[in-house]
Amino acid sequence: MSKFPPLNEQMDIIRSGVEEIIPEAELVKKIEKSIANNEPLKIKCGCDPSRPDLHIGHAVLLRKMRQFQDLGHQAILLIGDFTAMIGDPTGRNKTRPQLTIEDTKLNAQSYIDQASIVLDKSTLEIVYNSDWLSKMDFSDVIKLASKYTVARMLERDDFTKRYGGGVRISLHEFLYPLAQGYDSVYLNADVELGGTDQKFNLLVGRDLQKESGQTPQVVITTMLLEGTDGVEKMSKSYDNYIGLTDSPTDMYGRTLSIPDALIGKYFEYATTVSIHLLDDIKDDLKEGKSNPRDLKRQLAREIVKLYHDEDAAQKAESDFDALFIKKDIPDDIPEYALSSAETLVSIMVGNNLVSSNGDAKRMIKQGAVKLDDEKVSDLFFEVSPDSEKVLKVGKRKFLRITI
RNA sequence: GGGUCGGUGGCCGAGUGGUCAAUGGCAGCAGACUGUAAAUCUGCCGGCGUAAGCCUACAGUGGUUCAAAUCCAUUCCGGCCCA
Repeated sequence: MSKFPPLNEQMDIIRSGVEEIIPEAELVKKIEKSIANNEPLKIKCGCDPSRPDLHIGHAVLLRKMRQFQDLGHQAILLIGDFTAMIGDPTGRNKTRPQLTIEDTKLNAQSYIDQASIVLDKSTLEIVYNSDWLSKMDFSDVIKLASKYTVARMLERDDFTKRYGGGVRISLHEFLYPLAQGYDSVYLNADVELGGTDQKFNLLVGRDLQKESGQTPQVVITTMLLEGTDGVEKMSKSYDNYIGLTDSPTDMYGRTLSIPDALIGKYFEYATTVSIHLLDDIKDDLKEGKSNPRDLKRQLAREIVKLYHDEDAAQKAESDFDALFIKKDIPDDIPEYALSSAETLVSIMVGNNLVSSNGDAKRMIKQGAVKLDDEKVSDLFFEVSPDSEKVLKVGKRKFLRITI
């Protein structure tokens, strides 16, 4: 008797919410075999620990991984520490300093901690590609490089564009897909998960596995979730992300800021609402049955609930209402103990509410600074330590001045 | 190795001796408005200074000049073409 659910049941779950399964027929075969032999499939998912801030866009992938875990398969989280130490292959951040081994280790741990919010850590296998990649010598690398051609490398969208556009491509960037593909060979992966932007790299893994006489991995790609701006993909560098470790308040607020057009997509990919509820929501949106605001509030609650809990979601909503609809002061704001009279400008700079003296004065001139709800217009206003006051800079920055 | 074009503020990109802290766009911030941290409109958007002004900045260095992002030399980096 197999410990795995039947084929159809597995395929239904795996198919939901993914972009592509390449090729699906191979996956069916692998699952059939897994059931027959009572052996779990090895599901590989790589991560780049140079950017350890996970957001709900990553969670789409992680949740797919979790589904495999729940189906009884072996999830392998591959920490790309070796590649991270060398630098970023996309070349977008040319000047980014190379990470030290210590940084990478710390980041990796942080990544694992955050990923564990979604994944089942008890059965998760965690591997570091430095374990094998750092041991390869130059002849190993040559051997590996000989298995792929320049023309095929240039098929990668990113390379095509840069080559065509006259933007430099460093030679070592060609090694990245190879290294990643070699990881699959080393692990003898059955399936590799990745975002659609990883498709090329994942397919290289298949080719290299074939070369090595392995049954190639099945590639499963998931959609890249747009960020809260509705334009770019979600990413910390665009500051359009909802972080897995964000506070309930931030999660809620950031969710409310997404364009209405994204509501359905977020429900589908960023929450775990049931399929029939999802259909209802999509109908609502299409026919304009409910106010998008209400759906968005529901969405925000769902997301907070997923990473915190129901109470936190309710509280985030009421805090948000208080702050933006009633314009109250939130509960937990930073404090500053004032010991002697100090200029407002200096307090703002000292508490990082603004970036410089000039910035502080600019804020005052623009009428963005309020002390106890009274607009301050005097550039040299001095605060004396006589009573507790609340300083507000702009819409969202608060400081409680205590004595 | 040769030729050629280029390297400008967080990004893209104008500027080719003074009027340049440097047009414009994006991003960011603020104000108004809004169901919203969306959209839109307005303003701001290197640092210090109340200000006048000063300092730092147009890849690096050195030079020409009263004056350089702009001219010259040289170094470094990149694209393209040729070998």
